[in-house]
Amino acid sequence: MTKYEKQIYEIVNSSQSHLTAEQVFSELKKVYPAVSQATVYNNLNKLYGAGRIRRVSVEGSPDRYDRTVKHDHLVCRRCGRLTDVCLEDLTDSLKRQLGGEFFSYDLKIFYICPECREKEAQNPARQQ
Amino acid sequence: MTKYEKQIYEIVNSSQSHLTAEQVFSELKKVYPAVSQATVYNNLNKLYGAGRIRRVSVEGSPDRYDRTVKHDHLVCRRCGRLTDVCLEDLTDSLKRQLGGEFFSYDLKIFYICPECREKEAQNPARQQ
DNA sequence: CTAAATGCAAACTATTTGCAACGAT
DNA sequence: ATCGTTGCAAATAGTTTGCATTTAG
Repeated sequence: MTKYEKQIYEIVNSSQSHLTAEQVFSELKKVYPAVSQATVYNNLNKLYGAGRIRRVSVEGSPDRYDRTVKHDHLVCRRCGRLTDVCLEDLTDSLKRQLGGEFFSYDLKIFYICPECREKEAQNPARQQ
Repeated sequence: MTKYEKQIYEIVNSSQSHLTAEQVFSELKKVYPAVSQATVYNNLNKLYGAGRIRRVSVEGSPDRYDRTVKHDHLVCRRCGRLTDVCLEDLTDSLKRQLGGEFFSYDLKIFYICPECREKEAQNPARQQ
């Protein structure tokens, strides 16, 4: 566990906001200004592979890295913004249904965020 | 609704296998050999924006397009392979918990697929 | 001393964009 | 005639890779 790996782990796990690799890079540079992008990607992959951080893929935007504490995500179908939400845990129910073990699950709920709903109300064009 | 849009819709909705844009392109070329990639991306985006097809983002691999019929996905954490699975519908429960409407949800379950489990059993290196 | 981690830049992959040409109202 | 759609190629974004160098045990 190198200083970079440790620091990246800290950054991801102490953030509330599912950071992109780019954002992790910025944060890390505050502590180690000489660090390079590749190191960030290497370590994010390593941490993810080891199950120590979460990776969330959202269509249309870069992958995000998140603490492993259980929580779910609301995704705005217009602007792509991610919001944390805490819902009933499905682990037991899923295990029962699948009849087997699994690592983790990822639940995303697509909606329209208040800001975008507002905008659409004002400008009723662009509707589907 | 152009002939391309229609055909792309057909391809995605009649496939069982969450195709990548690349795969949709190949399929479409069988019918319209002169079509270009950009057209495929344009139309996939359009169909997705209209809610007529699903888009599934999987970390590490290109986005996949899927029929809208309700189903969930198992994702292998080693090889990334996607497998369809049909689980209890969460819509009502989620609506209740969120206290509001939403478009759709996407549930991914991370596991290790039988092939990868097999491989790991044979070669117990590479474990986390 | 050795193996693993890093920095850099180039490579790569997936996707989007700009723009001219086309095609269907 | 007009406006949306297409094809092409170039651009972009995100991420990975190769390799020489550094670092840590």
